[in-house]
Amino acid sequence: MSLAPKRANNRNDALLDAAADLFATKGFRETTMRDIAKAVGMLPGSIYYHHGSKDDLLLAVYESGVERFLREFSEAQQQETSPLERLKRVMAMHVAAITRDDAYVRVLNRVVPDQVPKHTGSLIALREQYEQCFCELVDNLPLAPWVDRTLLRLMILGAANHAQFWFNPNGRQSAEDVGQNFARFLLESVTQAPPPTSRVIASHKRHGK
Amino acid sequence: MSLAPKRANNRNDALLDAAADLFATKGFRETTMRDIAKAVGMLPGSIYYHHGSKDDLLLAVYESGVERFLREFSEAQQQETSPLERLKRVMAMHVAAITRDDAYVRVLNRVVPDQVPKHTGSLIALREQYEQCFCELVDNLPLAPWVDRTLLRLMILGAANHAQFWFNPNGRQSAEDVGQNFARFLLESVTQAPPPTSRVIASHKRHGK
Amino acid sequence: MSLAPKRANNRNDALLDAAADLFATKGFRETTMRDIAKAVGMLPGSIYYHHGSKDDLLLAVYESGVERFLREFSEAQQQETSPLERLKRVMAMHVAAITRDDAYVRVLNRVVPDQVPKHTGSLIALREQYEQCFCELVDNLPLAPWVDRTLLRLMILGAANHAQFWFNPNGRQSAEDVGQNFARFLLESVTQAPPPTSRVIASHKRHGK
Amino acid sequence: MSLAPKRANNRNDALLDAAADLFATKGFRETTMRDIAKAVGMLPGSIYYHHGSKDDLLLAVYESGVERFLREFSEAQQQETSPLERLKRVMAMHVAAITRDDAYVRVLNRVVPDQVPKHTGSLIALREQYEQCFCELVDNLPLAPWVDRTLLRLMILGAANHAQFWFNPNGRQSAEDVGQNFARFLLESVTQAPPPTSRVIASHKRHGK
DNA sequence: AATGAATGAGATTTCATTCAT
DNA sequence: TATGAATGAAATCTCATTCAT
Repeated sequence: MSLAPKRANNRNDALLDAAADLFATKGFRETTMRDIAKAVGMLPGSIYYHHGSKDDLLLAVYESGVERFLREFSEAQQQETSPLERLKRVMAMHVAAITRDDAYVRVLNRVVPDQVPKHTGSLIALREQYEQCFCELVDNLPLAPWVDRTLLRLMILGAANHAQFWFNPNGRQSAEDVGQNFARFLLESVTQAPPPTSRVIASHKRHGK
Repeated sequence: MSLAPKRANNRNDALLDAAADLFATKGFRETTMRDIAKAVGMLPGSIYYHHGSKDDLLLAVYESGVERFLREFSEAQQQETSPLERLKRVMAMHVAAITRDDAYVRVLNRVVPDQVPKHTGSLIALREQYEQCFCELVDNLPLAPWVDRTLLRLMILGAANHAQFWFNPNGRQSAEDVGQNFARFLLESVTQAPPPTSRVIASHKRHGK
Repeated sequence: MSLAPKRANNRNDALLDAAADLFATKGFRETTMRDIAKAVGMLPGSIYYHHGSKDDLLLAVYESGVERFLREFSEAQQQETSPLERLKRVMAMHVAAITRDDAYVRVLNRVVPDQVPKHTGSLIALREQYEQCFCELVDNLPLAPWVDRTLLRLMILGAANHAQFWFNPNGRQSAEDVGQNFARFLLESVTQAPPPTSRVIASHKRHGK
Repeated sequence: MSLAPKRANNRNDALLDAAADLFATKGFRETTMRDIAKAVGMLPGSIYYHHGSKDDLLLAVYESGVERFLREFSEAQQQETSPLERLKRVMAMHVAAITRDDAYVRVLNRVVPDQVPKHTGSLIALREQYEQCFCELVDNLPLAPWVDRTLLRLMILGAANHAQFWFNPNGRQSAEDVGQNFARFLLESVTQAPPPTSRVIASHKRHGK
């Protein structure tokens, strides 16, 4: 029931895949309709049968990207019950998603909404949907009272998104490792074991693992 | 008598300022030579008296941006002697630099080297110079043995750079506050006051403030 | 039924014709893409659908020119069996080709390879193909032993090519006449049918030297 | 009396030299005012103190080129009294002049008058002056009655001018040799000892050798 | 669904030339 | 005499888009 109709237009899927890949890798302005057409084996004019404009094409990719991210996000979240563990899991997923060869999510962080005049508003709204996930996540964290939760959320996002610029899939750490470490840096403090007892949480942590 | 004659070419300075501003705000590809020319009150062709190409112009801005950043960085670093305090100070400076209306530094994080084919190599080298600063800084930090310093450095960079996308200079916190907080999140752990004594560092901290 | 569909792209032929004509008549640098576009009733940008750059366009014209010349050359050569007669026929053809309103061959002598940086090498190679024809032709000539065949070949080429600058199709002699005469000048000697003893001078010369 | 005033403006001489060299070597349209200025160590604007425009500059070079050629031509001519020897001498001089590193004469054959709209007429007139020399020369030649003197003149010019494209100063023959040979090809006939009677001239030839 | 051929607006760049100093 | 700075017109080229087929 759900498969047949969707698979009718699998040229369109290939088109979106190619566009996502190029937008994520080279950038929006740097990718031409010709590039996309060539990647999928069509002529530039043919793209317009599927999508009204380059901006529309990006919007479609963006929507798909957010949708995928949201799905992964909620999956990740459901795997853990402790808020702290949830953060780790989500950050691991986030870095993984952003550095994966699946390009849809990468586009979200590579293409800035105001590069796409026709849809700036929609794109911002989509991004917000995407960032919104983290609000809840951070709000449920048992944090010290001095912590500004908004700022923490932004720090988490920034750290994870930045991975797109340096992460090497063949490096010594997996994307999951990176995400987990980022979470630990925040939750356990990176400074050298100060007064002994203070490490309780951290040691807990490690046992859990 | 010795300064004035040299400043016959302060149109070039204005040119660089305008270019930096537009590149940082709209992006490299999104900014046309016409835009820059109009902003500085020249004709597009006139720009080429000063810079051989759009790519060259960007390179000049980038170089200037790195130079400025390096200068501010070393100033910030010299203000503190404790490595921990240094980190705070530097992060505060970093967020401030990136969100300031001085556009040169912002360009460093807005324009990706491979958007500028002619100078990709040089730009990457410049970025490395810029990122290198943080190596030393992080290396001198007294960290728990489990901490991967490279990862920490990348997290710091990502968090600070990301501020360019959301920081509001009229918001309730200054850029300095943001930077300081980011540093604290890492150094003190954000989790809820666990075993009481562990907060020693933090209270120390607050006194310092 | 089988020809028509193929000739959907005869705009490209028209394009090449117009380019050849303008390049041959005005010169390469003196001809703008606008000129060509106007001559063929397109917009300048449209040319780029068919040819990637002005240099590419010239290369296409050049290739076609050499091809045409080679075809005519071999036809001319096959019409005669005596090497001497062959030279006459070929020179007649050569002058005719160069002064004809078919511009492709004219381009070969009007556009100097290093005016076209992108294809200098290819153009030189093409010219060589064109000049090579004459090697064989001259090599098969029964010449006096003192004659430097390379020099003779270059003289023939120079004489014929130069016709492009002065030949008037409405003048009293046809291009064929001109070519035939050029050949006779070389083969029969232009000096007055002279009293045998007249050759004294020549031998003098050689003594003098 | 004639030197001092002339040497006042030797910057101008350098300017003309540089322009002649570049025009002859790269071509008129291919040479920019910047190129010329750089070659002579001025800024582009400074050229306009000496010459009103690029076209004017070319005209000056052209005039100088014709003047030089005429001078050499008449010197060459005066060295011989026999018309036939004169032709040899002049052709030797011609090839030498055209392939020499003194660029003024080369410009005459590299730059086509209608590349210089402002002075097309003057340039044609100058060229005619230059070509006129050869009229007289050829008219005084004792030629067989079947020979079209105009055509012969044009052949001579074409052959000599073409040398600019292939002559190699380090090759096995000097420019003088080349010119002499060209003249001999015409005056002595290049064919091998042909059929007895009609070839009287030619057979003589071979005796001479 | 797709293509081939073009369009048209606008981008970067080039370059002869000008002009106050 | 010469220069530094700019101009302005025009050149080449790019690219999203259109449209008849």
